[in-house]
Amino acid sequence: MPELPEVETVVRSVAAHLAGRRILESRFTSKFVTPGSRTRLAQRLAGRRIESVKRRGKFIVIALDQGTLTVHLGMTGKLLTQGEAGEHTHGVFTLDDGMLLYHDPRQFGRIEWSAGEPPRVARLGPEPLEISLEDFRARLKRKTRIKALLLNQTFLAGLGNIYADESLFAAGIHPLAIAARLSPARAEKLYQAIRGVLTHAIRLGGSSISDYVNAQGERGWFQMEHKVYGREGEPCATCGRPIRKILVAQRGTHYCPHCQKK
DNA sequence: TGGAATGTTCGGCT
DNA sequence: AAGCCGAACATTCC
Repeated sequence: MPELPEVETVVRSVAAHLAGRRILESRFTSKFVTPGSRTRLAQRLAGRRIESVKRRGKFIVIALDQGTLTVHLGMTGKLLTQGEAGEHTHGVFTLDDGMLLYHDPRQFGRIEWSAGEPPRVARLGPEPLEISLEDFRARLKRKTRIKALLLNQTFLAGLGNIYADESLFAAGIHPLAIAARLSPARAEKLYQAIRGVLTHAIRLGGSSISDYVNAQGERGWFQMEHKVYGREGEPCATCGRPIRKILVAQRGTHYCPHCQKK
């Protein structure tokens, strides 16, 4: 479910509910979602006060009065402030007012506590909506395919398969184009395309392509605006020719062969 | 039945 | 060193 716009939507929908709350008790049931000792994690969280909830890349960063709780939704993770625990619920937090559930069928997500800055967050590249054009251009100087670079979280933090494809389409850039060979003008076009796509997606509450929902269980609507993702064989919105799907960096990659040039 | 799915990490190869 | 590829993680859906 979760790339930058979806995680941003979750954070916005959950922040007010969680800020100032105290964690009375928590329970974890997956050795994948919560690696290490789950009872020790629960002990660490017991009695902690939630100071703030923010997004960094695709991570949900929950600052506590002691340490930081970091949540990554992986592929199918959900954070819910209502509902009941089910077969795929791997985290249950009882708060002094309300509750919080972590639901994740594939268990690719992670819930981790750290004393200081979470190591995985420390490795992230800049935020796509905060980086300057100059820094963006400088970071493009890599001899790799642009699609692969956009998926690399140390390049920019938060783009995933949907928004990489949609941004490249909006910029008219072929996913196999070599990053370092993009002209300054095309680099700026990509920079603006990323900003535009992400901003628009956040405004629509993200993309609900299978079952993504925010913390209140509401769907997003940006999937209605997808121009290429999930549209293999459909006519391009610009030229009418069929959208093609190829494999790049082991990920399905959707693009218009006519509108997107190397 | 096999393959693919919004993600990340790691080992091995060139 | 940099970049690429395949595999691994676990489950559902078509």
